[in-house]
Order: sequence, then structure tokens, then C-alpha cells
Amino acid sequence: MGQRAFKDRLYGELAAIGKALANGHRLELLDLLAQGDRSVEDLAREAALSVANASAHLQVLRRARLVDADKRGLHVIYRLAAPGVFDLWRRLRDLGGVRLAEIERLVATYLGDREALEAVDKDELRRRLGEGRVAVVDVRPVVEYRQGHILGARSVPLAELERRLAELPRDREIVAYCRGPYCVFADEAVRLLRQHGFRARRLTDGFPEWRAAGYPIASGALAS
Amino acid sequence: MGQRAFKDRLYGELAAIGKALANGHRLELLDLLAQGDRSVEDLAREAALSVANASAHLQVLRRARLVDADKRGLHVIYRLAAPGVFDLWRRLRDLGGVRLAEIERLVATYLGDREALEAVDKDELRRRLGEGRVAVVDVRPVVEYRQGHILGARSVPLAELERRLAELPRDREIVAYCRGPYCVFADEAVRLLRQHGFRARRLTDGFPEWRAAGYPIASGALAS
DNA sequence: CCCATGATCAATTACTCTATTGAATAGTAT
DNA sequence: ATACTATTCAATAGAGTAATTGATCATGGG
Repeated sequence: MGQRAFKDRLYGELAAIGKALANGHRLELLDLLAQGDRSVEDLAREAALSVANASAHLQVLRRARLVDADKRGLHVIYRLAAPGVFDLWRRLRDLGGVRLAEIERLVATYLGDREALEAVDKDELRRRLGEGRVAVVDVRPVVEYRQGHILGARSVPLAELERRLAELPRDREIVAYCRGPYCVFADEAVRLLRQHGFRARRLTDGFPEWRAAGYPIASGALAS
Repeated sequence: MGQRAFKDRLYGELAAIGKALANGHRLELLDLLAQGDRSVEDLAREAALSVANASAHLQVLRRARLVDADKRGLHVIYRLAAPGVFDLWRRLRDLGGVRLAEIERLVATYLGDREALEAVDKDELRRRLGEGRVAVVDVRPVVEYRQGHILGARSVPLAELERRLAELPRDREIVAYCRGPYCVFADEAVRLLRQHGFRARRLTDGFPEWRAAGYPIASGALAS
């Protein structure tokens, strides 16, 4: 094998990973899996795909070794194959956010004025958490909270937020977080909370970024 | 626009970056550009592509905002659009190296026993550079050396190495480096040097990784 | 001003995948 | 047995891909 053949094959093999990243549904599946391990039908529902189609996309990701799966009972539970997979996805996402004008336009159109939400970044949140001056609310679905959440956060899924307002403090600022910078849950939570007179802001990042930063997390239990 | 439409479009736009990464030639072009800015014909020659084809691939990368270009005289000089692009490529490459069995096999077949080369990692090299106990040789083409190299490294392109052996010290260990972990230049340089009685090892990484680590670099001048 | 040069473009060829659906199948728990 | 989940298969419809060739367009030197 000549040097050229070696290079062609090497880069060609690496392009298999690129191919796995070359479809929006697959990126959404990676984003979901960054929140925690999930079954196929669960993922299919969240991503609005048929089970057969979701399964096919997951096979593509699996062949590229970006995800792995285990059979647990009737369900096949998928997970990111390594922490580095989230880092890869995050870098792609962040490059897109910074450099693709189309995304900026899209976010401005759909998410409206995010400036008003006065996002807190994770370093600031961590500092203020230590001082006990802030209440943190995880507005993702409970299943994601259970698999991992910011230490000290309370689970109040967006869908339940309105009828559980009484649980939340009015004497402290509330910081809501969700899946990541493009996730809409926290935005909507903050708007709802403010309408009801709470002081609320959103976390810039989501849980996966918090975990990747090595900041304190917890899992399993259901409250605080 | 509903939430689903927003998600579909958001992930769809991000997939444009994935699509740009979904071809081996384009990954090779990114790898080359990580060494320094290059003209189209230069890139085409290095990657063994026709100029028209290289140009087309570069447009794909440009549309994904991974590279940018400026016209300088007759030439169009391409460059990585941001440092984050190298990070993205590196992460993809490293994931592939660790997780794709096919790549492991390929490297073992073509590069043979790399263990024997006793690679030095960049932290160790940096330590020993400070102590002056090691001579560093950049075996990439001169044009890449000129655009940036490890501070204190001497340029001896692999093609000229054999007839310039007299320039190299016999009383110190020599560390050769090139473009990155899958680049063959340094491997061949070390083998050649050892055949001629030098003490030589290769750097695990290449220049782009050294620079990304924030370690001392230089550019322009042609020696030392 | 003209011409050589470098890069892009347009048109063409020749495919190779691609995503998706619906039905069949395999595996598993009760 | 049977209800359930996931994968596989077959079929469809379509989109997109990479590459080549020759024309075209800028640019700078003579």
C-alpha cells in the first residue's frame, strides 16, 4: 500500500464519522442521548420519528461508534459511546452557532429576544450556588433529571411548572436550565415564572455542558 | 413556526457542517490547512486532486464556514475559518483513532510498529526543551515550517534529511515532528536517523496540536 | 494592452447513497 | 401463548455526490 492509498483510506474511514453527523435527525438523537440513556421508542417519540426510522439512524451512529446500545428487557437502551462524543457534537454545534448566519437568523426568529432573559453562565451559577442565594430548577422531563442533574436542582418539568408554582421560592432568584443553549424549555419557563412575579433567569448552557465542565452533579433521587 | 419545525431546521442547518466533514478529501484539506494557509493549487497537489476538484471541495468547506479564503495576487489563499475548526477536526480524528477498529488496523498495517519509535508527548518535549537537552527537527515541507513551528525547531524537510545529516547533533537526542499523529514524515525521519546512528524519537502530536496547547511557537525565520 | 496563470464555473457523466415507510421477523418478558 | 420492542427487509422515491472537461473570469507581468 502506497502512501497515497494509506492517506485515502485513513481519511476515508474518518469520513464515516462525518457521514454520521451529516443528518439533522441524527444530531438531534445525539443531543438527546447527551441528556441520558434512552430506549429507541423513547428517542423516536422525542425526535418525532417512526421507530423504524429512528432505529435505522441509530444504527448509522452505532456503526460510526458514536453510540452504543444494550438490551435491557424488552428495550434497547442507547447511550453515547464516550464522553468525547458529546464534546464533538458540542463543538460542531457551537461552531454552527457562531459561524452560520442561517442559525442566528433562525434562533432570532423562533426564540425571539433572548437578551431579556438575562442568561447566567455556568461559572456564575456555580459561584452563587455555593452561597445559597439562588434556587435552581431543572425543567427537562423527569426521566432526564433522574439520570443526572445539577447538584441541588429541583425537578419541575416545564409541562408541570404552571400548577407547581407554589413549590418555588419568591425570596430568591430562580435559575432554570434544560438541555442546552438551543433548548426552549428554559426560555419558556423563565417567561412563565416572570409572568407570575418570580425573579427568574435562564442558564446559558444545559446539563450536559455543566457535567462536561466537571461541576457537581447528582442523579437518581427526585427532589431537594 | 412550531417547535418541531424549529428543531428540524436547527438540526438541519447544523448537519450542513456534518456534510462538509463527510468526505475524506475534505478532511485531508482541513488537515493540511491546520498546518498553515495554502493556495488551491498547492492544496490540490498535496491532496492528489485536480485543481477543479480541490476547488469544488473547498467551496463545500467554505459554505459550511469551516474555511475562508482571500485572493492574494493570482492565488486564492485558503485558511481555517477559526481555531475551533481545528479543534473540531481533531476531536473527530481522535475519536476515530480510539474507536474505529478499521483505523487501528490500517495504522498497524501501514505504519508498522510505532512502539519502537518511542514517541515523546508534547508535555515531555516542552519540559526537556527548557532544559536544552534535546534538538527538535521539523520535517514538514519548508512552506509549512515558515508559517509556524515549535519555538527552537530546525527545519529539515524529510526529502532533504539524508543529505543534511551533518547539520544534526550527535550528542543530544533528536525529536522529529510533522503534521500530526497520522503523519508519516516523522516516523520515516526517525527510522532514517537511527539507521545513521542518531538517537531519535518522534513527537506524538504535530505542530497544530502544539500550537493549540498554547506552547511556544515561532514563524517566518528559517533556522536555529 | 495582451497574455500566461490560477481559480472558478457550467455542463455532463455516472452513479451511489439517502431517508422513509410498512410489513415481516426476532427476541423477551409475563 | 401473547403482547411488546426493536431490527430487518423490500420497495419507493428522490436527492445528492464526486469527478472530468472545457470555458470563463480575474489578475499581474511583460
